[in-house]
Amino acid sequence: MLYNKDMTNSRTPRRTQAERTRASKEKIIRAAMEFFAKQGYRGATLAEIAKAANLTEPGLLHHFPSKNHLLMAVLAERDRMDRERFDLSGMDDEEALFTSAQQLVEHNETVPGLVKLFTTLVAESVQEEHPSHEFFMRRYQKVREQVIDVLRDGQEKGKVRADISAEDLAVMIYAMMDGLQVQWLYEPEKIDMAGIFERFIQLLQVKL
Amino acid sequence: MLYNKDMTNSRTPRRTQAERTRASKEKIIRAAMEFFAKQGYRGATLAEIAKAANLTEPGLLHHFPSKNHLLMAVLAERDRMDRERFDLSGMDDEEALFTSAQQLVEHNETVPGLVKLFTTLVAESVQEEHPSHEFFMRRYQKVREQVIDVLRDGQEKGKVRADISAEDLAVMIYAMMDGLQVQWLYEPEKIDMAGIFERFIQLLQVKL
DNA sequence: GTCTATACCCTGATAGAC
DNA sequence: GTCTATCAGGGTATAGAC
Repeated sequence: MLYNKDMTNSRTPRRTQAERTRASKEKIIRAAMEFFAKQGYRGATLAEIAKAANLTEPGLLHHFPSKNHLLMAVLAERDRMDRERFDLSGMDDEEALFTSAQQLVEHNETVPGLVKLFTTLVAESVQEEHPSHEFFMRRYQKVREQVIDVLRDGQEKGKVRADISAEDLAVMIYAMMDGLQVQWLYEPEKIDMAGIFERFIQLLQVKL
Repeated sequence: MLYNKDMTNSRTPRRTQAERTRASKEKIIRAAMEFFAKQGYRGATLAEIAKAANLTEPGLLHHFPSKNHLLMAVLAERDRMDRERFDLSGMDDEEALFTSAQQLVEHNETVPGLVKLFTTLVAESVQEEHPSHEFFMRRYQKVREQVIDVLRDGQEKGKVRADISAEDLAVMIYAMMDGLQVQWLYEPEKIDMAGIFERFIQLLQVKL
């Protein structure tokens, strides 16, 4: 009897609860991404996010104590997904860099919701008081840093055009990505985001 | 007596009132631009805009019957200012085009508030339900149209690189402008927006 | 861990006096 | 043309039961 009780009340249920919590959190984050993308951070409401995750609002707030905490979790998740898809740290050479960047843009064309999330939040967060202002500022600094060295190597090897500094090239690459996303989000059928980005990338390389 | 009355109550006051109305409206629009820029359309409140224009909220709503009407007035004003500064319709050749674009970016560096207004509203309006969604979609269509013919002429004259279509070049130019603005808004001291844009524009031209 | 109930604030907008 | 007063609606967050 005592033995049985231990099995059911202590060991097994404890693991199930933990799993359920994790599953709930993931469901909430996915729902939050959707609504932050659709309406921005300010425009999205906890009630609709909770509902999409099959919860009530206080149910959601049990997992994330405030809307702000939820945003941070969403950004962390977005970062994790990005790293999976496009990790530039430890990138070998400029060829791998350009290929990866190109693949990222091609992938983005298949996930308009995530692109909208990023575009909306980045612009909203330009405001210094915005809860994710620091996050995005550091993010730009980080991703630019990651590519500068590779670009400079490429310039020294004569593969990347050297009439523009590696620092400025890094800014340009992300500026073009971001800018294309905006026009593409307005008219996905009309704007060939990946195609145009590819032509841009070719501009940065030295022709053989 | 009758004569005097006419002077004071009818003629003079009537003109003064009209002028006051116009002045009030302009004051409100300027205040609205400021707060839409700072916090986006959704984030800005009528109360704070009214206060900045030395009015109460109902006082503001007398001139613009809803927040939406106010947004439209702001967009119209922004368009008017843009046309003054950078009217590409009737642009002579690609050289004038590139010079004007360059001057626009240089000018933008002196008005971060307006750049923030544009960047914030454009991203917010990506959402199809947003009141200014149509406005910005049409705006991109229009400004791209304006430059395509000039770019094509430039290509035929051998001044503009012809390995990228004029349509795609138009998309690229505005994408680079928009994208640079974002990084510049995060770090105005670090990002040399006008300098980088100039180098980008040179990429599009055929070297002599 | 999730719910119901609710407190409390803010927002856009209206009514009506001056 | 501008105000005070006020409303209805919706927002985040908390209290407390289950």
